[in-house]
Amino acid sequence: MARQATGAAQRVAVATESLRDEKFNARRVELAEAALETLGELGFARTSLREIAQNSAFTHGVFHYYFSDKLDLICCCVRHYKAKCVTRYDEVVTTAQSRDELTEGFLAKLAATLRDEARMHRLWYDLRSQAMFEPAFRKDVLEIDKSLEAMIWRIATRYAELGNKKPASSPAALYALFDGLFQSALLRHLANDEKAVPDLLDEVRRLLPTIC
Amino acid sequence: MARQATGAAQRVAVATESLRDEKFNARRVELAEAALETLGELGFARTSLREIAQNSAFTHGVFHYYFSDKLDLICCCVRHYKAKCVTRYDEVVTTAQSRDELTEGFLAKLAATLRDEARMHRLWYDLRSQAMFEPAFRKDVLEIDKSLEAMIWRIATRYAELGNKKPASSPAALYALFDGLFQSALLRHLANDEKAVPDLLDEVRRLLPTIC
DNA sequence: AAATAATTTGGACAACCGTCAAGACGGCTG
DNA sequence: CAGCCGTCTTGACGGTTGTCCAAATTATTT
Repeated sequence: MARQATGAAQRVAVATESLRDEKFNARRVELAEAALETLGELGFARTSLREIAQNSAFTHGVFHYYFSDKLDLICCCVRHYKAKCVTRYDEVVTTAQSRDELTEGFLAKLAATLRDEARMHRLWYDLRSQAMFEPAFRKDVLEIDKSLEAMIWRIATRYAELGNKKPASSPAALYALFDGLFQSALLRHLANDEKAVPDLLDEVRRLLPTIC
Repeated sequence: MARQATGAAQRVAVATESLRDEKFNARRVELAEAALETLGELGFARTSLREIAQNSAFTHGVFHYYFSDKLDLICCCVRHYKAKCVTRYDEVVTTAQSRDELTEGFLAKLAATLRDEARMHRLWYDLRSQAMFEPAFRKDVLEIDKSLEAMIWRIATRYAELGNKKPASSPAALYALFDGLFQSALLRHLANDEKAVPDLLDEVRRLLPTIC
């Protein structure tokens, strides 16, 4: 009976603790999202905790309460960014019924995200470069890279499937190609090159049939 | 006569001034090279002028004497890096007499630079990302990117030529592909992934014939 | 309602940053 | 030799950084 009682008490304790954890983590994500705003604007090198706090509804002390470290905060940001980013093309992939439909849906999303979320994308490239210097970033960055590779691969295999073919290259090469093109287009777009987006679309449109 | 005298004097003045300029610029390059050491070690975000000076034979004042600005210094570093980097494969391209020879020569250089000059390469990716935030970097970075694209294109056209073919894709796409592969391999290599280099070589070896 | 715990605040701290300027050094010219 | 000029050193400056902490506030439990 005593055992049962402590068992119940433990269960309650565990439940409240996990609830607390959940709330704690929700707050962390909230703060990370606010931090992403400033990080996307200034980049990793120029962003300080105080700047993040000033551009948000929080004080700089809160960030230190929820994150042990500046790196801890940014790692959380990266991880949260991943979750939103990786599913971008999934709807297009599952609903498209023809090669053309998939192509146009993919290109539309590609152009939209390049234009509208340029700041988030440049932050991703910034942090991926930082991972080459800062070991603390590497695990998360490599994981996200894998996820993005899988994302591109889903598009490619679906595209091939709709033409009764198979992709002609490896997932790694295909991701490298698209990532390289996107990175270059992003830089040009940020440098106010009007042709950056259309050039990217042309290139991808030409490339897709040759690869699958 | 007076005009001749002043003409001669001017010529001398111009000569000494250009000599001074040359010497001044040589010193700038010397300092930039020293700065590259620390930049390659720490990355842009964590590198300060004082740190650069401490890891070199110079005092931090000299850098301010030769460069108007921190950005000015780093721009000079980038430009100097470019000159050394762009000619890496030229010898292989001009001397190779067969596809195999070109392939092996290219792969050997690729593997060597990935291993031996990893710090310079990660700095390049760092600064290219910085260019997405800092307009002052953009001109130089875009210019270097163009040079690198041309470098890859020289390899591809020579490779195609040796097989009496023509490259099957655009210079931009080809550069994006190789750059993406190299960047990914670099990150894995820096994360102590033993298979990073051989995987890259395998991938490139497989890719070359399908592209040209 | 009282007490305990969790959260938030805002200021203090030392360390560091980029920049600058006053002066020292050494070679060259007049 | 005196004076100038380019080069370099050194230390100081205001401002910013990450971090920490004691107190205030809010939420939760007893």
